[in-house]
Amino acid sequence: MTAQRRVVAEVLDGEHVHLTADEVHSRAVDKLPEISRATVYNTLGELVSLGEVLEVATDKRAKRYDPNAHRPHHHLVCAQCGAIRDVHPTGNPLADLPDSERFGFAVSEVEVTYRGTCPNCAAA
Amino acid sequence: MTAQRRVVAEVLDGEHVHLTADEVHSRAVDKLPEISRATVYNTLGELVSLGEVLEVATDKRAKRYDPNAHRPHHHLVCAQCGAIRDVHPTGNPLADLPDSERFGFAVSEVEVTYRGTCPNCAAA
DNA sequence: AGCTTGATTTAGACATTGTCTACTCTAGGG
DNA sequence: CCCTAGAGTAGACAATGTCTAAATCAAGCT
Repeated sequence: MTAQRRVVAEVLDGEHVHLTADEVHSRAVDKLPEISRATVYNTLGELVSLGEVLEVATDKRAKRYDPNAHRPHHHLVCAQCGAIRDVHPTGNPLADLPDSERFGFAVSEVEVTYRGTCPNCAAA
Repeated sequence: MTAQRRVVAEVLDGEHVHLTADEVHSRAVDKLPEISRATVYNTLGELVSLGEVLEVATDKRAKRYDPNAHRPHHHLVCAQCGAIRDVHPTGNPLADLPDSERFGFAVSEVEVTYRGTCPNCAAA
């Protein structure tokens, strides 16, 4: 555990939002000016492998990193401004996929993304 | 409807798979060598606006284009090789999101992505 | 303390994907 | 035949992510 990794972890802990790698980097630089982009990417990659952080691929260009990896949840995305909220739907989508629709895959995860318009964008 | 647009439409129709923009471009070039990348992107964008084609954001870097836009469906992705299959789960995930979890959003769509290992990768 | 070894970090080049701009081409109206 | 508007083109540019070579650091050994 080096200073750089601690800073990346702190950035993600402090804000429990959904940051892009670049945003993580900017905030890390505020705390440790000499940290490099490559290190941020490396560290994020390690955190993902360790299961501490989730990669979220909404349809935006950049992946986002979600530190709330231990509590399973899904996402609600504003189609206009890209705002993301964590949501906890009822039901178990894994159970909704019959064997006949699995094509021999060993299915291990489901990711559900709801899309819509957030109150802010609806008002504007 | 120009020659270029017809070619893009043909590429997507012929293969009802999930191509990246670059793959669409390569195949379009086979049929019409002078077609440019920009035109492919423009045409794909128009098809998406028209609702003829869906953009699919699995976690891979590139967006994929799914011509099967009229029959609602979701996707099953191999975490190793990236293979994609269309699937039709039972149940309605929209109904599984209670009002208390909508944060004032007007929710209009759900996208469900199952992840796992395909038979090919499991064998290897 | 000084050395060695290996992992970590860095800077920057590179790759991929997508967007934008300025120019060219073509078809149709006058 | 010329003009115009839209479509297409080439290539520059931008954003995101990956890789490499060199510098740095930490830890153990003598």
